[in-house]
Amino acid sequence: MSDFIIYNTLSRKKEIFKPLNPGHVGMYVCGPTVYGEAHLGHSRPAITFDLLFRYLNHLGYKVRYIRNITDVGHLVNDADEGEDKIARKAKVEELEPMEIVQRYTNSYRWNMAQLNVLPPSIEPTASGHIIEQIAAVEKMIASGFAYEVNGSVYFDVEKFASVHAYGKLSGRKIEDLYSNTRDLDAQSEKRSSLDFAVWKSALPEHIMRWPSPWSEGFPGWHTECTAMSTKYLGETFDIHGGGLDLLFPHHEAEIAQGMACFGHDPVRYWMHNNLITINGQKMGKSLGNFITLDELFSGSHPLLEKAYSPITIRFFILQAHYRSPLDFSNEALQAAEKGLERLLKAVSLLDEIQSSESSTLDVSGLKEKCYAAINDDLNTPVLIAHLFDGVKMINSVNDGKATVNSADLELLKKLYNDFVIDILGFKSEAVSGGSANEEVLKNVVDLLLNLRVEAKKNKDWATSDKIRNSLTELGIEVKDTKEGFTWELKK
RNA sequence: GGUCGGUUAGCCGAGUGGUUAGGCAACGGUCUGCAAAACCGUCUACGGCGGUUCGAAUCCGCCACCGACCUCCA
Repeated sequence: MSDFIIYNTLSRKKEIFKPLNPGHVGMYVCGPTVYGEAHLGHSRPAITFDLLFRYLNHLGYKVRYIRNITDVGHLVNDADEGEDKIARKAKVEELEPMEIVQRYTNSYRWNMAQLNVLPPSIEPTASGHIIEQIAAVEKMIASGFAYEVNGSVYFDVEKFASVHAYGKLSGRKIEDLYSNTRDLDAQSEKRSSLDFAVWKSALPEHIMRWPSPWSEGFPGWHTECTAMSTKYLGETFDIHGGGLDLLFPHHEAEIAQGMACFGHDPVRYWMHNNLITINGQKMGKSLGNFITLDELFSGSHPLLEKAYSPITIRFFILQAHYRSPLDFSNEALQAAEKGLERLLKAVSLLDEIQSSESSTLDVSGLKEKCYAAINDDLNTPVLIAHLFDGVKMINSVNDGKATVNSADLELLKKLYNDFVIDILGFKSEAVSGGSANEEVLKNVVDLLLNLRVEAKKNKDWATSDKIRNSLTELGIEVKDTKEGFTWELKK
């Protein structure tokens, strides 16, 4: 099989993936700040790196996948009087900050489960790793790259840049950063506008605070990822992922902190997913143009023509390459919905078609193409295109226009199970197990449709059409087949 | 302003220096009492202008437009 190749943002090249420790992979992905409902934008990194996680597992690696929950230390802006996002939300909703954290963590996890995103191996919270973050800050001070002022500790970017390459991930030059940064606040304690806080002293009104050697306060945002990633994955680990918007300053800061703490780069492969746009513009909380996942799944947003199932969203996202921008539109979503349906229908057909003596299909060729596509930096659009070629194969066997022998049929079944179900995750295991109500509904609809079959036998088209049309109005789509009928709930 | 990326048929979205990506829609057909659904088939595009080349949508240059980052953001 071909090598697994991934694009490394650090080198701006596609590189063959080789883990640090053979057979094992450590990966860390920046998770959400839990101060609001997850929106469509959040689903992209989650799904992208879920795909990577699933594929690495499929390849036989033992993967430790860390995705954090940011529940503290994320300032609303970088001014010194910056307020914590969680604390602000808590104030607005008159809740204990940890109630906010718990509420949105729960809803994030639920949304992820709906999208068939597997839970990571470890999901650490920033508030649960204050001790580790303090230790990291101490290391930065000890190595001379951080300094304390009035109980707060800042990373000394200028000093760091004089020894190491600051900006190598984002392609920034320190002099450009200076000329492009707005003027320093007169009363700022920072030595330079480029410095970032690794520990902040809390003002009296701050609720979220912890003791530290410098002050009662809270850690800076960038620090949590350094502390938690290296705690669970070691001082050097394989893959770090996240949204493109985190590249600077967040990930750049992580590299600097890692260098300051350990003297070497913490990450071997940096991976960044592109953003989801809406009307060509980034979908973001600060822009207020986002659609939450709950809204998407229920159709309750003015921009939505209908509800879209979580797996449709997943398919929509994976039909584009993760490094390309993806624009939201009802048209595109509905196209995805239809396409997915066609793919899944073919997958279930696989259990029904019969094998023959000989095969007219090139199944192993198809398999090779599928692996070549995903091995090429997770090229899911090409992978899905190949899977659709296979759909045509499956349908022609079903139509009797092609044949497949039993070995090829088994291969085909394994291929589709591996890719469609296990790797791409297009079939949720959490499909309803059939509640009592659903059982009753099924029986009632079947009863009506059997009556319709009788009416059709008697050429009583009026009754037959009345049953069909009434069911359609109720949201039940009736499909006639040679053998009788099938139906499904269209909601 | 700086840095980076993009501009592909009605829509979404891959990709390679020369051979049809794929999906959706549309159109034609099969099926059907009629439909719907399903299936099959058709639909040859790459921002503009130059250049390199036997040949460029694919490489180079210029221009236009769009976006991201440069402040929190997935």
